[in-house]
Amino acid sequence: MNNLGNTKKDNATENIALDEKDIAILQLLEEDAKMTIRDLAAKLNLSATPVYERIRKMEQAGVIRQYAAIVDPSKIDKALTVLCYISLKEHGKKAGAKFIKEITSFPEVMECLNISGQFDFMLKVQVKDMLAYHEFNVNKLGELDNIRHMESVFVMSVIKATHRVVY
Amino acid sequence: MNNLGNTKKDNATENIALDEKDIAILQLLEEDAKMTIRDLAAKLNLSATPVYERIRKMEQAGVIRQYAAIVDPSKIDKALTVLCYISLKEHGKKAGAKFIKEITSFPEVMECLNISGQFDFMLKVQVKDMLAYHEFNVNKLGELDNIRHMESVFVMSVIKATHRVVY
DNA sequence: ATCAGTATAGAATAATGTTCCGTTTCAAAA
DNA sequence: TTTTGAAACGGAACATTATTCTATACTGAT
Repeated sequence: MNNLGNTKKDNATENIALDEKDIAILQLLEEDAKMTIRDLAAKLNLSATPVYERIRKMEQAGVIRQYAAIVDPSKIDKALTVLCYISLKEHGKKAGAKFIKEITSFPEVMECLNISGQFDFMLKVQVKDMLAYHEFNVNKLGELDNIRHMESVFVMSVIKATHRVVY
Repeated sequence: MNNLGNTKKDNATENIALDEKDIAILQLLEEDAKMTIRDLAAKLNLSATPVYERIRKMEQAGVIRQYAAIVDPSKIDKALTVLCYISLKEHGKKAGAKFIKEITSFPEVMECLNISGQFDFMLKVQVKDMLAYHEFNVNKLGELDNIRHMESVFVMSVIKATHRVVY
């Protein structure tokens, strides 16, 4: 077990208090970021201005981190998702930072989490198929020199996948 | 090991071929869905019309599944992420469907994957803190009657988290 | 009750999305 | 090589939406 990685606070301005209206706006935008301000205003029984300014505040405060187009992996020939668990040989600050830098540079790695338990990291890897994963494993992960142990868990189906964190 | 859950194809129209320009558009929109069509056009050395029509086609084909506002969990007091691994007692179709229906209804569950290995499912749970996770565990997961075994892995830090699948 | 700060509505303006149409490009068929 | 048709494109016109501005209404503290 270790605690590598970024633990510093976010770059945005300090925290802001969110009321029920802000929460409602977030919930709607999490589902559909293209919803117009007028539609939002209608749902909240407000005019456009306050909705607009609430959104702007939440953007500047870093509450809304990003607006993203979510692409269906299977439609772009990336149908296989693998969870790859990794434990390191050396857990020193320098060795950890090196590992993180390398892992982060791989576009196949959608997610890298520093976790508790017998492994140090969980990677979520998105690739075309098993062959592509094998090649990723051999040519990219296999080239890293600090890996003690590795284990792959394959995703057979996605039951639920949401970006909503507000509830 | 089982294979519960939705394996049918998506609701959108049939697949479309994507060329380099489409890929470039997707990459940009994955990072910033609010980028204007004219800005996209400028980056691709195109006019607005073809960019607009390419985006519309990809939306209709289901390549672009959604436009989402991504909210920072820590900013809304949901600072703890837990990976919760679950194996079921009964793997029959009916029992599996019941479990899925219940799990899906919990807002704390961001993600539910049907996986290979010793467990059947991995849940990604997003909550305020350890106390909230304990309560989720006892009051929600604990009420399910089909769980054989359960294991929690805690996320200590997020090294990388992206929604980009196009590369 | 008064004041200061904040939130709001409504209208005006700026920016962006969307459509239209004539032109170009490109590849297949002759 | 020429012809032809379909698809992609550019530029302008139009429609919708975001953004700003100003005046008003609200809220809490003194």
